[in-house]
Amino acid sequence: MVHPINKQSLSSGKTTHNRALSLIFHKMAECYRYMGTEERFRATAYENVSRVLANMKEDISEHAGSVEELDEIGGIGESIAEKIIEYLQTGKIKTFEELKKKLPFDLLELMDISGFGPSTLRTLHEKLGINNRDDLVKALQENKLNKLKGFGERKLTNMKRALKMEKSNNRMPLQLAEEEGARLLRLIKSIKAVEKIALAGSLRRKKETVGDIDMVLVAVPRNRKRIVEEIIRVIQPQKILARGTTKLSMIVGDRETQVDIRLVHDYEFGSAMLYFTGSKEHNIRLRTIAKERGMKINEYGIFDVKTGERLAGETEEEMYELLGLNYVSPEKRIDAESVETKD
DNA sequence: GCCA
DNA sequence: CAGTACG
DNA sequence: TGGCCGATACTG
Repeated sequence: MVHPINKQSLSSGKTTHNRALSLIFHKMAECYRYMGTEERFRATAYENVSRVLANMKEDISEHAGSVEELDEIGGIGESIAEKIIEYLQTGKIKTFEELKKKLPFDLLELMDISGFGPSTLRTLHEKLGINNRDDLVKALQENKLNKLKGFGERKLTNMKRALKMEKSNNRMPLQLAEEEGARLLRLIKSIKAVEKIALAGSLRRKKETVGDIDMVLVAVPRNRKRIVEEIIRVIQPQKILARGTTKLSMIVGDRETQVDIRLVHDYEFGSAMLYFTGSKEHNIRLRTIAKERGMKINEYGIFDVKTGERLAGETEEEMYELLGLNYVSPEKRIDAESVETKD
């Protein structure tokens, strides 16, 4: 999970408390995730508040007159409200300080890296005594991970690559991503059985920086295996992270850009674009609303929970419509609040 | 952890 | 199957 | 008090 603080929040000078607290709650979320699955919802709650603070325009201190006042903010409840006030008054959060003491705290930052989840980190710590990034780099060089079960060749390769890339954080400026996206589109369109292909993800949302390039490709199932092979042939990725018949994930070019491609039916194009365009928070909000209405959304469509009947999915517009929501343009699909019901 |  | 990742 | 996004997809 990547910490949600972005350039926007970094550039505003008023929100120093928000930034600091957002980071602390993100770290606390990592602590709870590390502690095991029974704490995973607590972890999610902290992660949500971290994101709320990162996206907030005004400084949180403007709302911190009382626990009740903070409680009114979505995602913030009594417990976290108290911690916010504690931080504003003392500069620290006791619970956080205690978590730091009892966990291998330096190790937890690795959770920001793709391939390192709670279970992986616990194994590294408990079986190999790894306490931080340097320990891990050394252990990898000395091939100490090979004996561990669940650490196959592919996982180790991906871990090494992710460790290397994490140093040179390589989000691209939007324009560069657009050029690269166009280049990839051109190459893939040259493949005969590809019926349609489009850019999705943060590139489609026109986010100021883009971390990876996401695409939705339309093709009938019997062509997909061959299409995946063809894509690999024309793109010549440096690495393939995962390949199945509905999904291809790879690292492309000198900049080591991650490219994710999802293969779907033509009638699933809308739902696949909706899913793959995100943002994650927007998707979760839509899926929650659907659930409240007795429906459920995935990348293949909207379904009636009871009958399983497929209700929509060909276009994004019909999906928002069916949910009773105003259509949201990709650029505005930023967070849960960007979803609004029709009047 | 938060929320209905 | 559990773990991890994707939006 | 109980649910928390997904009948996700891929790897080991």
